[in-house]
Amino acid sequence: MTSRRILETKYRISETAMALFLKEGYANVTVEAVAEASNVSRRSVFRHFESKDELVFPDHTERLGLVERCLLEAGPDTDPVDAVIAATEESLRDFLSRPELVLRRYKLTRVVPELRKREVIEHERYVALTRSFLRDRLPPDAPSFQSVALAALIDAIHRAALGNWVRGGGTTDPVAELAAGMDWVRRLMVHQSTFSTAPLLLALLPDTPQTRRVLTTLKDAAEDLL
Amino acid sequence: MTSRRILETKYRISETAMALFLKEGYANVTVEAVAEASNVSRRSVFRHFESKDELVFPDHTERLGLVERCLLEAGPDTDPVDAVIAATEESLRDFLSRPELVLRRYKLTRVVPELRKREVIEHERYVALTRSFLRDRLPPDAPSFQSVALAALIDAIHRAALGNWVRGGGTTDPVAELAAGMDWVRRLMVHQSTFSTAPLLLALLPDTPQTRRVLTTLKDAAEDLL
DNA sequence: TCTTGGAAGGCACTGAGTGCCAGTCACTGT
DNA sequence: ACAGTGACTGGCACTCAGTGCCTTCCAAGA
Repeated sequence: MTSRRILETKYRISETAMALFLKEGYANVTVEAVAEASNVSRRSVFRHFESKDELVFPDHTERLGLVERCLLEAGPDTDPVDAVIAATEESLRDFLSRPELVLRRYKLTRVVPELRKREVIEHERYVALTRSFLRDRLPPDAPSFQSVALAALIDAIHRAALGNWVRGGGTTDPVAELAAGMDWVRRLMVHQSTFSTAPLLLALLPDTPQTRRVLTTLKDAAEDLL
Repeated sequence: MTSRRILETKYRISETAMALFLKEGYANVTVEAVAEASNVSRRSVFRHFESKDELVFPDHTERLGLVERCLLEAGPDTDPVDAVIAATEESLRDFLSRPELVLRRYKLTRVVPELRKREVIEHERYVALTRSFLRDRLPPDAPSFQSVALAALIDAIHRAALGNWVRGGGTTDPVAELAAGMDWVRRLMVHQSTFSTAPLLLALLPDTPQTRRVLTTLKDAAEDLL
């Protein structure tokens, strides 16, 4: 039940903090200074943010909640991978709803190792969420590492799309990029499930090295099936 | 040119630190206490370790160097994915060469959030390494996110294999698990390259006796071709 | 034995993060 | 209008991680 008023001051503090960090350098700005510049007491800064580095990620817990809600409201009959993909798209859109924040943050994380670390941690929280969701929902006959692998894969593509956008200064279309990546993932998954369950996949190919590689795989798969 | 003697004291400090952390709890043990218990000055602890949490990961920079060397000595004609897989296996083996350390560390990371965060960061360093290697070596016509995705995927499987081993108290065979996972990855990659390059005709068939007859024929044919 | 360079000790300092208590402000029912 | 209640804020003091600087020690070589 965090009120609008509180969220506003939180973002206000974050903004002045980032401005200071960009101007003076992260290490050279004390929390004290941030507090003064925001007309708040030092103690209150630590009420809104757990640590100094969190000042740069005011939006993350919110977004984590968003993703969680997305996953929860996915009915038991929807494909779990699709659910995760949908949640990831939602997350990306949420990122893009604050373009200034994301772009300024990038200028900081690129230079300050401590903040880059923090960013990695934030992503890990998100990955952990989708991972446990997949572990619960994926068919039990799937390979044990599939949930882990999928979660990592999807997050990596999410990060790449967002990263390209941010590195390009906002010129690319990250949503389209994400969609393309997710398509790629879906195809990968279809193939692996094809090989592991009943319906069969056949290919008519020219005689090239690639074909021979495929053929070898196919032969092995056929051996397994028969 | 770190001498053997220095490394020995480093591991000695780390061991006493972990023992203390396990007994008293991470937050309740000051670096001062670690220093005293190791017969070293507080200042010297910070000469061997950059921070308190690094006390639990004395082996990581070493291993990072190991992986880097593995990747560097991969000739330009070896398949980059194979090179990364080999380096990952090497890394896993290196982990397993200190089973006590890994198992005790797990007891800590499971309970202390700060240490789990640190572990995530360590993995990220490793992922960054393989990611940039793949970016350099992968064919330029591959999808842009492929290096990112592959690096994440391989690391996730690495973590899963090691995690299962550690959670099972050392009863599983993580090397075999990793190999199985890497096989899976290799198959995924073969498929995706098939779809992106070679021309082909696809058929989706039900699992019937006829299909199986076709499959048998195909298998035999493949055997003849190879 | 003397010297010299690298490692360790010791000390003082900054600054992040926390616990505690008192003040303040908004919101409620009367 | 007013007292009360509860949540937020300010201010203070404290702990402890991490760093800079100087001194001391030790080991290897001339």
